[in-house]
Amino acid sequence: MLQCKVPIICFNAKDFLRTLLQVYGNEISWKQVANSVVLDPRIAAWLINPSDTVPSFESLIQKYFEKPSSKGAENTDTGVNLEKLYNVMMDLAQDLKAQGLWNLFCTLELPLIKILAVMETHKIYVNKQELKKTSEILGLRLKELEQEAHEVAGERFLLTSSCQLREVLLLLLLLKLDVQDQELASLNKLQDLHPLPKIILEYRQGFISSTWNQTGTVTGRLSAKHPNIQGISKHPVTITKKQYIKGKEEDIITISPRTLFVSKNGCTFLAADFCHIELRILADLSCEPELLKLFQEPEITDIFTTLASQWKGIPSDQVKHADREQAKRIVYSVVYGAGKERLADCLGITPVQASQFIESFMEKYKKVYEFTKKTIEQCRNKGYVVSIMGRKRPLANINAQDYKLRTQAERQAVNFVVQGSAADLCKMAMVKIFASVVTSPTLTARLIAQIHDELLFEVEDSQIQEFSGKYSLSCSFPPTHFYSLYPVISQRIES
DNA sequence: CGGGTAGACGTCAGG
DNA sequence: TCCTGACGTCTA
Repeated sequence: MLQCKVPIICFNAKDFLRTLLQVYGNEISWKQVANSVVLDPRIAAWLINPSDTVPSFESLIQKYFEKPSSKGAENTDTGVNLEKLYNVMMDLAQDLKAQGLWNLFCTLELPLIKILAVMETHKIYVNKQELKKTSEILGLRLKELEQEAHEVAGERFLLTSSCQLREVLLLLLLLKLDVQDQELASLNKLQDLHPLPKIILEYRQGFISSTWNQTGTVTGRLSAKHPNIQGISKHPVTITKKQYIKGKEEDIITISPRTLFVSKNGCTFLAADFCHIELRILADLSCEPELLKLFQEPEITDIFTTLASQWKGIPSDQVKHADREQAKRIVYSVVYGAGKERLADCLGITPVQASQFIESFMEKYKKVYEFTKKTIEQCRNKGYVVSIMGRKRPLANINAQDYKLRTQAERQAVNFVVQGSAADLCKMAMVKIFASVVTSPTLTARLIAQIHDELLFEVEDSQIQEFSGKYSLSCSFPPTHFYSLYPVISQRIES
Protein backbone atom coordinates (compact mmCIF):
# COMPACT_ATOMS: atom_id res chain seq x y z
CA MET A 1 0.00 0.00 0.00
CA LEU A 2 2.90 2.32 0.65
CA GLN A 3 4.19 1.69 -2.85
CA CYS A 4 0.74 2.08 -4.40
CA LYS A 5 0.61 4.79 -7.03
CA VAL A 6 -3.16 5.12 -6.76
CA PRO A 7 -4.35 7.43 -4.00
CA ILE A 8 -5.72 5.67 -0.95
CA ILE A 9 -8.77 7.03 0.84
CA CYS A 10 -8.70 6.47 4.57
CA PHE A 11 -10.57 7.93 7.51
CA ASN A 12 -7.99 8.67 10.22
CA ALA A 13 -5.21 7.88 7.81
CA LYS A 14 -2.49 8.88 10.26
CA ASP A 15 -3.43 6.08 12.67
CA PHE A 16 -3.47 3.57 9.85
CA LEU A 17 -0.09 4.64 8.54
CA ARG A 18 1.40 4.59 12.02
CA THR A 19 0.21 1.05 12.54
CA LEU A 20 1.71 0.03 9.20
CA LEU A 21 5.03 1.51 10.19
CA GLN A 22 4.96 -0.13 13.60
CA VAL A 23 3.99 -3.58 12.39
CA TYR A 24 6.37 -3.66 9.44
CA GLY A 25 9.01 -1.51 11.08
CA ASN A 26 11.67 -4.15 10.59
CA GLU A 27 11.12 -4.57 6.90
CA ILE A 28 10.41 -1.04 5.79
CA SER A 29 12.08 2.30 6.37
CA TRP A 30 10.10 5.28 7.61
CA LYS A 31 11.19 7.10 4.51
CA GLN A 32 8.98 4.84 2.41
CA VAL A 33 5.85 6.68 3.44
CA ALA A 34 6.96 9.36 1.00
CA ASN A 35 5.68 7.31 -1.90
CA SER A 36 2.13 6.88 -0.70
CA VAL A 37 -0.72 9.22 -1.49
CA VAL A 38 -3.41 9.24 1.15
CA LEU A 39 -6.66 11.16 1.23
CA ASP A 40 -8.39 11.63 4.57
CA PRO A 41 -12.03 12.78 4.54
CA ARG A 42 -11.84 13.75 8.19
CA ILE A 43 -9.23 16.38 7.46
CA ALA A 44 -11.24 17.59 4.50
CA ALA A 45 -14.30 18.03 6.71
CA TRP A 46 -12.20 19.89 9.30
CA LEU A 47 -10.82 22.27 6.70
CA ILE A 48 -14.34 23.08 5.58
CA ASN A 49 -15.36 23.75 9.15
CA PRO A 50 -12.54 23.77 11.71
CA SER A 51 -14.85 24.07 14.71
CA ASP A 52 -16.43 20.80 13.61
CA THR A 53 -14.36 17.98 15.06
CA VAL A 54 -16.19 15.11 13.29
CA PRO A 55 -15.84 12.50 16.02
CA SER A 56 -16.40 9.35 13.98
CA PHE A 57 -16.61 7.91 10.51
CA GLU A 58 -20.31 7.23 11.05
CA SER A 59 -21.06 10.82 11.94
CA LEU A 60 -19.20 12.00 8.87
CA ILE A 61 -21.17 9.63 6.66
CA GLN A 62 -24.39 10.78 8.24
CA LYS A 63 -23.51 14.40 7.71
CA TYR A 64 -22.53 14.01 4.09
CA PHE A 65 -25.18 11.50 3.16
CA GLU A 66 -28.37 13.46 3.17
CA LYS A 67 -28.68 12.44 -0.46
CA PRO A 68 -29.60 8.75 -0.85
CA SER A 69 -26.71 6.48 -1.74
CA SER A 70 -26.63 5.19 -5.29
CA LYS A 71 -28.36 1.86 -5.63
CA GLY A 72 -26.79 -1.39 -6.70
CA ALA A 73 -24.25 -1.41 -3.93
CA GLU A 74 -22.85 -4.68 -2.71
CA ASN A 75 -24.68 -6.45 0.06
CA THR A 76 -21.80 -6.68 2.46
CA ASP A 77 -21.33 -3.94 5.01
CA THR A 78 -17.75 -3.54 3.94
CA GLY A 79 -18.77 -2.99 0.37
CA VAL A 80 -21.36 -0.42 1.32
CA ASN A 81 -18.92 1.38 3.59
CA LEU A 82 -16.24 1.44 0.94
CA GLU A 83 -18.62 2.94 -1.53
CA LYS A 84 -19.77 5.47 1.02
CA LEU A 85 -16.22 6.35 1.91
CA TYR A 86 -15.42 6.94 -1.72
CA ASN A 87 -18.52 9.03 -2.32
CA VAL A 88 -18.01 11.10 0.81
CA MET A 89 -14.44 11.85 -0.19
CA MET A 90 -15.55 12.90 -3.66
CA ASP A 91 -18.24 15.16 -2.21
CA LEU A 92 -15.73 16.70 0.18
CA ALA A 93 -13.24 17.20 -2.64
CA GLN A 94 -15.88 19.12 -4.56
CA ASP A 95 -16.57 21.26 -1.50
CA LEU A 96 -12.87 21.91 -0.96
CA LYS A 97 -12.44 23.03 -4.54
CA ALA A 98 -15.53 25.20 -4.40
CA GLN A 99 -14.26 26.91 -1.26
CA GLY A 100 -10.71 27.40 -2.47
CA LEU A 101 -9.33 24.91 0.06
CA TRP A 102 -8.17 22.24 -2.35
CA ASN A 103 -4.64 23.51 -2.66
CA LEU A 104 -4.23 23.83 1.10
CA PHE A 105 -5.56 20.29 1.46
CA CYS A 106 -3.17 18.82 -1.10
CA THR A 107 0.01 20.73 -0.47
CA LEU A 108 -0.05 21.07 3.30
CA GLU A 109 -2.52 18.93 5.18
CA LEU A 110 -2.17 15.69 3.20
CA PRO A 111 1.65 15.56 3.35
CA LEU A 112 1.37 16.31 7.07
CA ILE A 113 -0.55 13.09 7.68
CA LYS A 114 2.50 11.05 6.81
CA ILE A 115 4.83 13.31 8.76
CA LEU A 116 2.77 12.96 11.92
CA ALA A 117 2.49 9.20 11.45
CA VAL A 118 6.26 8.95 11.22
CA MET A 119 6.67 11.24 14.23
CA GLU A 120 4.42 9.05 16.34
CA THR A 121 6.44 5.94 15.55
CA HIS A 122 9.64 7.53 16.79
CA LYS A 123 10.60 6.95 20.40
CA ILE A 124 11.70 9.94 22.42
CA TYR A 125 13.90 8.83 25.24
CA VAL A 126 13.25 10.18 28.69
CA ASN A 127 15.20 9.82 31.86
CA LYS A 128 12.72 7.62 33.62
CA GLN A 129 14.52 7.43 36.93
CA GLU A 130 15.02 11.17 37.14
CA LEU A 131 11.40 11.75 36.19
CA LYS A 132 10.20 9.41 38.91
CA LYS A 133 12.46 11.02 41.44
CA THR A 134 11.29 14.46 40.40
CA SER A 135 7.72 13.36 40.75
CA GLU A 136 8.37 12.10 44.28
CA ILE A 137 10.18 15.25 45.30
CA LEU A 138 7.45 17.42 43.89
CA GLY A 139 4.87 15.41 45.79
CA LEU A 140 6.78 15.85 49.03
CA ARG A 141 7.26 19.57 48.51
CA LEU A 142 3.58 20.00 47.74
CA LYS A 143 2.73 18.30 51.01
CA GLU A 144 5.11 20.61 52.86
CA LEU A 145 3.53 23.62 51.27
CA GLU A 146 0.07 22.38 52.03
CA GLN A 147 0.99 22.03 55.68
CA GLU A 148 2.51 25.49 55.77
CA ALA A 149 -0.57 26.95 54.17
CA HIS A 150 -2.80 25.27 56.70
CA GLU A 151 -0.72 26.63 59.55
CA VAL A 152 -0.71 30.16 58.22
CA ALA A 153 -4.39 30.05 57.42
CA GLY A 154 -5.28 28.51 60.73
CA GLU A 155 -7.54 26.00 59.11
CA ARG A 156 -7.43 22.98 56.85
CA PHE A 157 -8.57 23.31 53.30
CA LEU A 158 -7.79 22.11 49.80
CA LEU A 159 -5.02 24.20 48.30
CA THR A 160 -5.92 23.04 44.85
CA SER A 161 -9.51 24.20 45.07
CA SER A 162 -9.75 27.73 43.79
CA CYS A 163 -13.17 27.87 45.36
CA GLN A 164 -12.00 26.99 48.86
CA LEU A 165 -8.89 29.09 48.51
CA ARG A 166 -10.95 32.12 47.68
CA GLU A 167 -13.04 31.58 50.76
CA VAL A 168 -10.05 31.22 53.03
CA LEU A 169 -8.43 34.33 51.62
CA LEU A 170 -11.62 36.24 52.09
CA LEU A 171 -11.77 35.16 55.72
CA LEU A 172 -8.19 36.08 56.40
CA LEU A 173 -8.42 39.42 54.64
CA LEU A 174 -5.29 40.53 56.38
CA LEU A 175 -2.35 39.04 54.63
CA LYS A 176 -1.88 38.35 51.00
CA LEU A 177 -0.81 34.81 50.30
CA ASP A 178 1.13 34.00 47.19
CA VAL A 179 1.01 30.29 47.07
CA GLN A 180 1.50 29.88 43.35
CA ASP A 181 5.05 31.13 43.23
CA GLN A 182 6.24 28.51 45.63
CA GLU A 183 4.28 25.64 44.31
CA LEU A 184 7.03 23.75 42.55
CA ALA A 185 9.48 21.50 44.26
CA SER A 186 12.93 20.33 43.45
CA LEU A 187 15.26 17.95 41.72
CA ASN A 188 18.89 17.04 41.83
CA LYS A 189 21.14 18.51 39.29
CA LEU A 190 21.13 16.44 36.18
CA GLN A 191 24.79 16.93 35.55
CA ASP A 192 25.38 14.32 38.18
CA LEU A 193 24.04 11.77 35.78
CA HIS A 194 26.22 12.53 32.81
CA PRO A 195 29.27 10.45 33.69
CA LEU A 196 27.19 7.33 34.08
CA PRO A 197 27.98 4.45 31.73
CA LYS A 198 25.92 4.04 28.60
CA ILE A 199 24.31 0.83 29.63
CA ILE A 200 23.09 2.12 32.94
CA LEU A 201 21.86 5.22 31.23
CA GLU A 202 19.94 3.16 28.75
CA TYR A 203 18.55 1.02 31.47
CA ARG A 204 17.21 4.05 33.23
CA GLN A 205 15.69 5.54 30.16
CA GLY A 206 12.19 4.87 29.16
CA PHE A 207 10.59 6.46 26.18
CA ILE A 208 7.45 8.25 25.19
CA SER A 209 5.77 9.36 22.04
CA SER A 210 3.01 11.92 21.82
CA THR A 211 -0.17 11.67 19.83
CA TRP A 212 -0.59 14.46 17.33
CA ASN A 213 -3.99 15.85 16.48
CA GLN A 214 -4.28 17.43 13.07
CA THR A 215 -7.95 18.36 13.35
CA GLY A 216 -8.19 19.58 16.93
CA THR A 217 -7.83 23.34 16.58
CA VAL A 218 -9.85 26.08 14.94
CA THR A 219 -6.76 28.00 13.84
CA GLY A 220 -4.98 25.28 11.88
CA ARG A 221 -2.37 24.69 14.53
CA LEU A 222 -1.40 21.20 15.63
CA SER A 223 -2.00 19.96 19.12
CA ALA A 224 -0.35 17.15 21.04
CA LYS A 225 -1.41 14.95 23.94
CA HIS A 226 -0.22 12.09 26.17
CA PRO A 227 1.96 13.96 26.88
CA ASN A 228 1.41 17.46 25.58
CA ILE A 229 4.96 17.90 24.41
CA GLN A 230 4.17 21.43 23.23
CA GLY A 231 3.61 22.53 26.81
CA ILE A 232 6.78 21.43 28.58
CA SER A 233 8.16 24.21 30.75
CA LYS A 234 10.86 26.11 28.96
CA HIS A 235 12.66 27.70 31.86
CA PRO A 236 14.18 25.88 34.77
CA VAL A 237 12.63 26.42 38.16
CA THR A 238 14.77 27.06 41.18
CA ILE A 239 13.52 26.38 44.65
CA THR A 240 14.71 26.37 48.19
CA LYS A 241 13.72 23.43 50.25
CA LYS A 242 13.83 22.60 53.87
CA GLN A 243 13.89 18.85 53.80
CA TYR A 244 16.75 16.72 52.60
CA ILE A 245 15.75 14.04 50.23
CA LYS A 246 17.59 10.79 49.65
CA GLY A 247 20.79 12.10 51.15
CA LYS A 248 21.27 14.94 48.70
CA GLU A 249 22.03 17.93 50.82
CA GLU A 250 21.26 20.98 48.78
CA ASP A 251 19.24 23.99 49.67
CA ILE A 252 18.68 25.40 46.23
CA ILE A 253 17.75 23.00 43.52
CA THR A 254 16.80 23.59 39.92
CA ILE A 255 14.39 21.67 37.81
CA SER A 256 14.79 21.83 34.05
CA PRO A 257 11.85 19.88 32.67
CA ARG A 258 13.19 19.86 29.13
CA THR A 259 16.45 18.21 30.11
CA LEU A 260 14.50 15.14 31.15
CA PHE A 261 14.08 14.42 27.47
CA VAL A 262 17.33 13.03 26.15
CA SER A 263 18.56 12.42 22.63
CA LYS A 264 19.52 9.00 21.42
CA ASN A 265 23.11 7.90 21.74
CA GLY A 266 25.23 9.57 19.09
CA CYS A 267 22.51 12.09 18.33
CA THR A 268 21.73 15.67 19.24
CA PHE A 269 18.50 17.59 19.49
CA LEU A 270 18.43 20.43 17.02
CA ALA A 271 15.77 23.12 17.18
CA ALA A 272 14.84 25.39 14.31
CA ASP A 273 12.42 28.15 15.04
CA PHE A 274 10.84 31.09 13.30
CA CYS A 275 11.72 34.45 14.74
CA HIS A 276 8.72 36.56 15.83
CA ILE A 277 6.63 34.96 13.14
CA GLU A 278 3.30 36.40 14.21
CA LEU A 279 4.61 39.94 14.32
CA ARG A 280 6.25 39.51 10.93
CA ILE A 281 2.99 38.28 9.49
CA LEU A 282 1.19 41.22 11.03
CA ALA A 283 3.75 43.60 9.53
CA ASP A 284 3.36 41.98 6.16
CA LEU A 285 -0.43 41.82 6.11
CA SER A 286 -0.89 45.35 7.40
CA CYS A 287 1.99 46.85 5.37
CA GLU A 288 2.73 48.95 8.44
CA PRO A 289 5.87 50.93 7.47
CA GLU A 290 7.11 51.42 11.04
CA LEU A 291 6.94 47.71 11.70
CA LEU A 292 8.36 46.68 8.33
CA LYS A 293 11.25 49.07 8.86
CA LEU A 294 12.13 47.37 12.12
CA PHE A 295 12.33 43.98 10.47
CA GLN A 296 14.42 45.26 7.59
CA GLU A 297 17.15 46.78 9.74
CA PRO A 298 19.93 44.23 9.71
CA GLU A 299 21.43 45.29 13.01
CA ILE A 300 18.25 44.55 14.89
CA THR A 301 18.49 41.11 16.35
CA ASP A 302 15.54 41.17 18.66
CA ILE A 303 12.42 43.10 17.79
CA PHE A 304 10.95 43.23 21.28
CA THR A 305 14.18 44.50 22.75
CA THR A 306 14.14 47.24 20.14
CA LEU A 307 10.53 48.09 20.81
CA ALA A 308 11.20 48.17 24.54
CA SER A 309 14.17 50.50 24.09
CA GLN A 310 12.10 52.80 21.88
CA TRP A 311 9.27 52.81 24.34
CA LYS A 312 11.37 53.40 27.42
CA GLY A 313 13.79 55.71 25.67
CA ILE A 314 16.85 53.75 26.73
CA PRO A 315 19.64 52.13 24.69
CA SER A 316 18.80 48.59 23.64
CA ASP A 317 21.76 47.12 25.52
CA GLN A 318 20.24 48.43 28.73
CA VAL A 319 16.90 46.73 28.14
CA LYS A 320 16.32 44.12 30.78
CA HIS A 321 14.63 40.79 30.26
CA ALA A 322 11.57 42.01 32.12
CA ASP A 323 11.32 45.06 29.84
CA ARG A 324 11.44 42.84 26.79
CA GLU A 325 8.74 40.56 28.16
CA GLN A 326 6.59 43.57 28.93
CA ALA A 327 6.99 44.97 25.43
CA LYS A 328 6.04 41.60 24.02
CA ARG A 329 2.93 41.40 26.17
CA ILE A 330 1.91 44.91 25.25
CA VAL A 331 2.23 44.34 21.53
CA TYR A 332 0.28 41.11 21.43
CA SER A 333 -2.32 42.34 23.92
CA VAL A 334 -3.08 45.48 21.98
CA VAL A 335 -3.04 43.80 18.60
CA TYR A 336 -5.45 41.10 19.66
CA GLY A 337 -7.84 43.59 21.16
CA ALA A 338 -7.25 43.60 24.91
CA GLY A 339 -9.46 46.08 26.75
CA LYS A 340 -8.13 48.88 28.91
CA GLU A 341 -8.90 47.02 32.14
CA ARG A 342 -7.04 43.95 31.05
CA LEU A 343 -4.02 45.91 29.86
CA ALA A 344 -4.02 48.00 33.02
CA ASP A 345 -4.02 44.79 35.04
CA CYS A 346 -1.20 43.45 32.93
CA LEU A 347 1.01 46.52 33.25
CA GLY A 348 0.11 47.68 36.72
CA ILE A 349 -1.26 51.03 35.59
CA THR A 350 -4.69 52.65 35.76
CA PRO A 351 -7.33 51.89 33.13
CA VAL A 352 -7.25 55.53 32.03
CA GLN A 353 -3.51 55.30 31.39
CA ALA A 354 -3.97 51.98 29.61
CA SER A 355 -6.64 53.50 27.42
CA GLN A 356 -4.30 56.32 26.44
CA PHE A 357 -1.61 53.76 25.82
CA ILE A 358 -3.77 51.81 23.39
CA GLU A 359 -4.68 55.00 21.58
CA SER A 360 -1.08 56.10 21.13
CA PHE A 361 -0.16 52.60 19.96
CA MET A 362 -2.87 52.63 17.32
CA GLU A 363 -1.80 56.11 16.32
CA LYS A 364 1.82 55.10 15.88
CA TYR A 365 1.01 51.90 14.02
CA LYS A 366 -1.96 53.20 12.08
CA LYS A 367 -1.83 50.54 9.40
CA VAL A 368 -2.12 47.83 12.02
CA TYR A 369 -5.29 49.46 13.24
CA GLU A 370 -6.58 49.67 9.67
CA PHE A 371 -5.75 46.01 9.18
CA THR A 372 -7.87 44.98 12.15
CA LYS A 373 -10.74 47.15 10.94
CA LYS A 374 -10.50 45.74 7.43
CA THR A 375 -10.37 42.18 8.69
CA ILE A 376 -13.48 42.66 10.80
CA GLU A 377 -15.28 44.35 7.95
CA GLN A 378 -14.49 41.51 5.55
CA CYS A 379 -15.63 39.01 8.13
CA ARG A 380 -18.93 40.85 8.48
CA ASN A 381 -19.50 40.68 4.74
CA LYS A 382 -18.41 37.11 4.10
CA GLY A 383 -19.12 35.48 7.44
CA TYR A 384 -15.59 34.07 7.65
CA VAL A 385 -11.92 35.09 7.66
CA VAL A 386 -9.05 33.65 5.62
CA SER A 387 -5.37 32.98 6.34
CA ILE A 388 -2.41 33.39 3.96
CA MET A 389 -2.87 29.88 2.60
CA GLY A 390 -6.62 30.23 2.31
CA ARG A 391 -7.53 28.46 5.55
CA LYS A 392 -10.98 29.56 6.68
CA ARG A 393 -12.69 30.24 9.96
CA PRO A 394 -16.41 30.96 9.89
CA LEU A 395 -17.53 33.29 12.68
CA ALA A 396 -21.27 33.18 13.00
CA ASN A 397 -21.36 35.78 15.79
CA ILE A 398 -19.64 38.49 13.78
CA ASN A 399 -23.01 40.15 13.11
CA ALA A 400 -24.64 39.23 16.41
CA GLN A 401 -26.77 41.72 18.32
CA ASP A 402 -25.13 40.80 21.61
CA TYR A 403 -22.17 43.14 22.15
CA LYS A 404 -20.13 40.61 24.07
CA LEU A 405 -20.53 37.87 21.48
CA ARG A 406 -19.93 40.23 18.60
CA THR A 407 -16.72 41.78 19.95
CA GLN A 408 -15.42 38.35 20.87
CA ALA A 409 -15.93 37.24 17.28
CA GLU A 410 -14.13 40.38 16.12
CA ARG A 411 -11.08 39.54 18.24
CA GLN A 412 -11.19 35.95 17.05
CA ALA A 413 -11.28 37.15 13.45
CA VAL A 414 -8.16 39.29 13.80
CA ASN A 415 -6.36 36.65 15.81
CA PHE A 416 -7.18 33.91 13.32
CA VAL A 417 -5.70 35.72 10.35
CA VAL A 418 -2.38 36.12 12.15
CA GLN A 419 -2.23 32.89 14.14
CA GLY A 420 -3.70 30.83 11.30
CA SER A 421 -1.22 32.24 8.81
CA ALA A 422 1.62 31.46 11.20
CA ALA A 423 0.29 27.91 11.42
CA ASP A 424 0.31 27.73 7.61
CA LEU A 425 3.94 28.78 7.39
CA CYS A 426 5.07 26.48 10.18
CA LYS A 427 3.34 23.54 8.55
CA MET A 428 4.90 24.48 5.23
CA ALA A 429 8.35 24.49 6.77
CA MET A 430 7.59 21.07 8.21
CA VAL A 431 6.49 19.65 4.88
CA LYS A 432 9.40 21.12 2.96
CA ILE A 433 12.11 20.01 5.36
CA PHE A 434 10.60 16.57 5.73
CA ALA A 435 10.42 16.12 1.96
CA SER A 436 14.02 17.18 1.68
CA VAL A 437 15.21 14.75 4.36
CA VAL A 438 13.14 11.92 2.93
CA THR A 439 14.71 12.28 -0.50
CA SER A 440 18.21 12.71 0.85
CA PRO A 441 20.26 9.51 0.56
CA THR A 442 22.38 10.45 3.55
CA LEU A 443 20.33 12.41 6.06
CA THR A 444 18.65 10.43 8.81
CA ALA A 445 17.31 13.33 10.89
CA ARG A 446 14.03 12.58 12.64
CA LEU A 447 11.37 15.10 13.48
CA ILE A 448 10.67 14.87 17.20
CA ALA A 449 8.14 17.62 17.79
CA GLN A 450 6.57 20.78 16.48
CA ILE A 451 6.08 23.48 19.07
CA HIS A 452 4.09 25.81 16.83
CA ASP A 453 6.91 28.01 15.57
CA GLU A 454 9.69 25.53 16.32
CA LEU A 455 10.74 22.23 14.81
CA LEU A 456 12.71 19.86 16.98
CA PHE A 457 14.89 17.27 15.26
CA GLU A 458 17.07 14.44 16.44
CA VAL A 459 20.18 14.55 14.29
CA GLU A 460 23.14 12.20 14.10
CA ASP A 461 26.18 13.99 15.48
CA SER A 462 28.08 13.43 12.25
CA GLN A 463 25.29 15.07 10.25
CA ILE A 464 24.75 18.21 12.27
CA GLN A 465 26.81 20.36 9.93
CA GLU A 466 25.18 19.02 6.80
CA PHE A 467 21.70 19.26 8.25
CA SER A 468 21.88 22.69 9.79
CA GLY A 469 23.83 24.07 6.85
CA LYS A 470 21.27 22.77 4.41
CA TYR A 471 18.37 24.56 5.99
CA SER A 472 20.21 27.25 7.94
CA LEU A 473 17.12 27.87 9.95
CA SER A 474 18.33 27.98 13.52
CA CYS A 475 21.47 29.96 12.74
CA SER A 476 19.85 32.78 10.88
CA PHE A 477 16.45 33.42 9.53
CA PRO A 478 16.44 37.02 8.39
CA PRO A 479 13.29 38.74 7.25
CA THR A 480 14.37 38.56 3.65
CA HIS A 481 13.82 34.82 3.76
CA PHE A 482 10.34 35.35 5.01
CA TYR A 483 9.48 37.75 2.25
CA SER A 484 10.99 35.55 -0.40
CA LEU A 485 8.80 32.74 0.84
CA TYR A 486 5.59 34.70 0.75
CA PRO A 487 5.13 35.16 -3.02
CA VAL A 488 5.55 31.45 -3.46
CA ILE A 489 2.60 30.87 -1.24
CA SER A 490 0.41 33.39 -3.02
CA GLN A 491 1.29 31.85 -6.35
CA ARG A 492 0.34 28.43 -5.11
CA ILE A 493 -3.03 29.59 -4.01
CA GLU A 494 -3.68 31.07 -7.42
CA SER A 495 -2.77 27.90 -9.24
C1' DC B 1 -25.02 5.28 51.06
C1' DG B 2 -20.49 4.49 48.67
C1' DG B 3 -18.17 4.87 44.46
C1' DG B 4 -17.44 5.70 39.53
C1' DT B 5 -18.14 9.10 35.48
C1' DA B 6 -19.07 13.17 32.63
C1' DG B 7 -18.98 18.02 32.01
C1' DA B 8 -17.97 22.73 33.63
C1' DC B 9 -14.66 25.64 35.45
C1' DG B 10 -10.09 27.48 37.23
C1' DT B 11 -5.13 27.70 36.96
C1' DC B 12 -0.93 27.30 34.53
C1' DA B 13 2.43 25.44 31.07
C1' DG B 14 3.25 26.30 25.81
C1' DG B 15 2.71 29.46 21.47
C1' DT C 1 -6.33 39.57 23.87
C1' DC C 2 -6.19 34.64 20.97
C1' DC C 3 -5.23 29.36 20.52
C1' DT C 4 -4.07 24.77 23.01
C1' DG C 5 -3.72 20.35 27.04
C1' DA C 6 -3.00 18.69 31.95
C1' DC C 7 -4.76 18.40 36.22
C1' DG C 8 -7.42 19.63 40.03
C1' DT C 9 -12.22 20.45 42.21
C1' DC C 10 -17.18 20.35 42.22
C1' DT C 11 -21.76 19.11 40.72
C1' DA C 12 -25.07 16.02 38.81
